[in-house]
Amino acid sequence: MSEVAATGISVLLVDDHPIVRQGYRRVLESQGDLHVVAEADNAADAYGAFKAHDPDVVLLDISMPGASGLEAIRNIRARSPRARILVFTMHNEAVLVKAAFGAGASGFVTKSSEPSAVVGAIRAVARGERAMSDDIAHILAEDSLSAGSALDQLGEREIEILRQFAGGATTEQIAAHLNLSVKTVQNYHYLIKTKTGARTDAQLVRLAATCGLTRI
Amino acid sequence: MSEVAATGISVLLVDDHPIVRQGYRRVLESQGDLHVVAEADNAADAYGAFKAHDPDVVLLDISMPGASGLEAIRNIRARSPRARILVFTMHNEAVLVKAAFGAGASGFVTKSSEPSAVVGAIRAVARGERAMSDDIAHILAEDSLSAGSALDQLGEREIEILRQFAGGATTEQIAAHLNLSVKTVQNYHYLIKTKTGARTDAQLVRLAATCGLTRI
DNA sequence: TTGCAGCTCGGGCAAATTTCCCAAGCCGGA
DNA sequence: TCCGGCTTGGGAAATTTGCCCGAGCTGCAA
Repeated sequence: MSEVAATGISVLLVDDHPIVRQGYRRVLESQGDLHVVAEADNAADAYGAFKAHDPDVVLLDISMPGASGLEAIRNIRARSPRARILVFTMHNEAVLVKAAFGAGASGFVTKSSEPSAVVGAIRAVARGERAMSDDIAHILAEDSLSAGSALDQLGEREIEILRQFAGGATTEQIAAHLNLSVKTVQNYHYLIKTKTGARTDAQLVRLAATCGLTRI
Repeated sequence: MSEVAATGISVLLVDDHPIVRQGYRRVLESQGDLHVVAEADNAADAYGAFKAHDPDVVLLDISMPGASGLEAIRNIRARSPRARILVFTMHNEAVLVKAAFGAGASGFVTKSSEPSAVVGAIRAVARGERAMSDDIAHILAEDSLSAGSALDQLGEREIEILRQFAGGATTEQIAAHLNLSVKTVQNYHYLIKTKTGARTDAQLVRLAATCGLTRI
């Protein structure tokens, strides 16, 4: 398996942009101790590549079309709990970060990070540590002072209302469909936002979509 | 001026992600005839770097925070009509492509393109030709045949605000990024809803996602 | 049995936002 | 030149949000 660990760190690159992958590959391999052993351009291929190459670290961009990157994390971790997955994306929303860690990611760095920080994070997760970039740490820290946790903290009713809301239903339509007062739906709406840490309706929709609650 | 043209093509890289820039630099410079003479991480710095280095080609990612990338194109072209700007982004919405060419871009390639296609496009625009990747050509072709998407009725400013909104930004954040008053952003928000027929914010996010304006 | 905890459902009320309508500056085309 | 469209924002009423509250249920544990 990861016999290369003695001589360096093997990395699986998952990103849907070919030139971006090639760029990362060159940046990483110029480090000396990092070796890109495989690439994948979608979540579905990611697990196959993981199984075939058993890399020390998976560098994963979760903003991919098609299947959710979160699903890819869960997929890989479910079959290989030892897998080290470093999420690498331009998104920096607290709900996404928490969802990624909840799905089993070992680290989360944004593309705004300096290359040295990214490389450092790869080495950290390869050592089994948890890693995140400074901006992510700040976002999580601020978030933890105000909000609770992610989507699985929601009750059944809240999930149902979130699903309909994210599907495009108005408050009135949800209330009519569930035989609730508009006020109750509004209260659930507010409750869902505070529970998930979403600051806007758009973030709520994105969260619902990334968690597979709704399809877009 | 561009005396390096005899020995190669000088390129200015504009992208807000440091590691992405570094990756592109390595990919381009491995070609032999391409030289990255400068980098910028925002639209404001892009023109300064352009003036200082007079590159043959500007490789520009228009999905940057702060001022619109389209503005950067117009900025550079207004002062240096000979500038060759190759837009390089993960977005592939027809309205964006048309807006970019309308603003004075010489080419448009997506990050889904093969590196060889990107390099080919750089050489093409350096020769003064117009260039676009295959997927963009298909999208433009289909668009010219169809009645047009819901986003076609939106102005460039509206598109930019919709993108940021659907990406999860708050009204205040959008206003700060674009140097607008909160009131103006609110007005755009309302205008976008009425123009597209969206009744809720969630529908707006879904619309933006289905049109490729934002990715979830 | 009592009691606690958590979900569900809604009222209340101040603060914020949305919804429209309007106006002014700018720019490009007829 | 005039018209139309884009951009930017003010104003004011209507609506929603943010956050507090209580009350009825259920399940579970002491």
